[in-house]
Formats: sequence, C-alpha cells, structure tokens
Amino acid sequence: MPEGHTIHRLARDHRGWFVGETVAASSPQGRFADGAARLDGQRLLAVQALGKHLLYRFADTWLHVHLGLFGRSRSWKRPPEPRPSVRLRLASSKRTADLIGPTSCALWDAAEVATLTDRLGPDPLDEEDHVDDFVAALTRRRRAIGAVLLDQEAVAGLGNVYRAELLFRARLSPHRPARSVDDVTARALWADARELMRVGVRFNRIYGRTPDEVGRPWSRMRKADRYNVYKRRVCWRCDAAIRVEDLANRTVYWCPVCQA
DNA sequence: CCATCATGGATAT
DNA sequence: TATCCCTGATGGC
Repeated sequence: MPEGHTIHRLARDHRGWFVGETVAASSPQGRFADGAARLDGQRLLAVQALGKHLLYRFADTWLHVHLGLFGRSRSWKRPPEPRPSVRLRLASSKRTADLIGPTSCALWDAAEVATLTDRLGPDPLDEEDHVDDFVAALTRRRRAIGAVLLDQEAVAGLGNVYRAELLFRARLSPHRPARSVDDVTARALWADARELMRVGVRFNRIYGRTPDEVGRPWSRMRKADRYNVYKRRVCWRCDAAIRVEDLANRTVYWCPVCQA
C-alpha cells in the first residue's frame, strides 16, 4: 500500500476529518502511550504529506508518521474495539483512525521537521512542479536510474511499484546510469510520474496503465491490466519474459526488449 | 502451525 | 551489501 500516493491520500482524508478538531488520542498497543497522552485533547492545525512522510501539526509539536513497508491506516465512522496492534488511535467527532505497524510514529520538534524537509528530494505529488530539481538530481548521479528512483533524497514518494511502471513507460532500463538519461526523457518521466501518482491518490491505488492504453475506464480496469511489468511474467507489448532482479535491495521488474 | 513474503528505510559492516 | 524492525495475509504442512 504505502507509496507516496497512499500518504498524500491519507493526508487529504485526515485533513478533512481531523484538522480544526480537538482530537482524542490513545495507544491501545501502549508503545506510543506517552505521545498519545500528550496529543490527547489538542487541536490539530494541519496535515502535510512529504513524499512517504506524514506530518500532523499541533500547537506545540508535530506528529511524524512513516508507514514503512507494513504500516497501515484504517478509519471508520463508528469504530470497532481497537486491535491490540494499534499504535495510535485518533478520533474526532467525525471519524476515528487507527495507525498500525508504522516504521515511525513520534513527536517531533520544528528542527526535526526542517531536517526532513531539507533531506527529501522533489515530490511528484507536490502541487508545485519541481521538474528542474528532478532533472538536476538525475544528472548528478551515476548510479542506476532504478536505484535513484527509490532514493528519497533524489525523488520523494516513489516506491517499488512506481519505479517499475514508470521505467517501463519511459522505455528505460533500470540499469541505465541516471545521468545518462537525456533531458527530454527525464522531463517526460517526471511529468508521467506526476500524472500517474495523481491518479493513484484519486483512486487510492496504483495504476501503471491508463484507460487509453487498456481500453477500459479507470474503475473498470481489470486487476491484470493495471500493471505493465510489476509482478508480471510476460510483457503484454512484446511477449518477452519479464526480468526479475534485485536492485537497490528491492525486486525490480522490467522488460529487456521494451526497455533495452 | 509455521515459513514466507510485501508498495520501506535506518543502521551496521 | 547485510541485517533488523514493524504487521498481516497466504499457502504449505
């Protein structure tokens, strides 16, 4: 679930349900008991997504959340009893949301937030278009582009699925050195990431192919049609066997013919 | 019941 | 590059 689109969607939803509200906070699991106690009864001022990071701003502190690989958030109008694994339950008069299995759930001060902001690369889901920063980040790195796209200091918010799908769509081998990608291709890759990830936010789900390409509207696309290469065995375009390899500690999928 | 795996990332070596 | 952490779903006994 959690690539950047998930986090931005979560930010949007939680903004609507919790910002401006006095929230009840608790930690059924107990591991965030002190933090929850400090947030309990405070008014939430803002929610912001930065790449895969989520920041909740309160009057005198920030709540930082990172879902990592396993983390999830669920919410209800009328919540059930929390499961024992719930790290943090936030509730307003409108909604209750549970946070489960996050890599990070911590109270941060402004300096820690600034450190994060400085470290992260441009986020395709940022409303402002930072295409030049993206191109500069690629130009600066000699590592494989498949590794660079997962480096949050180069681009913030892409994960393993978007890496595979975007590279296929750009017809780039994941092994191409990042700085060998020409300017036109790099800009197109960035624009594609922005468009595709916005769709991801809209449907809360990753689409690697568009209605144009599949011949069905977004919501009626079959599961098997949603990806080009991620976890696929054969390339739909050329019938070649999809390569499955390790790159930057994650499994990358790519078509050796289409992405020569 | 247990092993394995997953859309992530920090840290050690 | 390897190891560890966090949780839940799945599939093989």
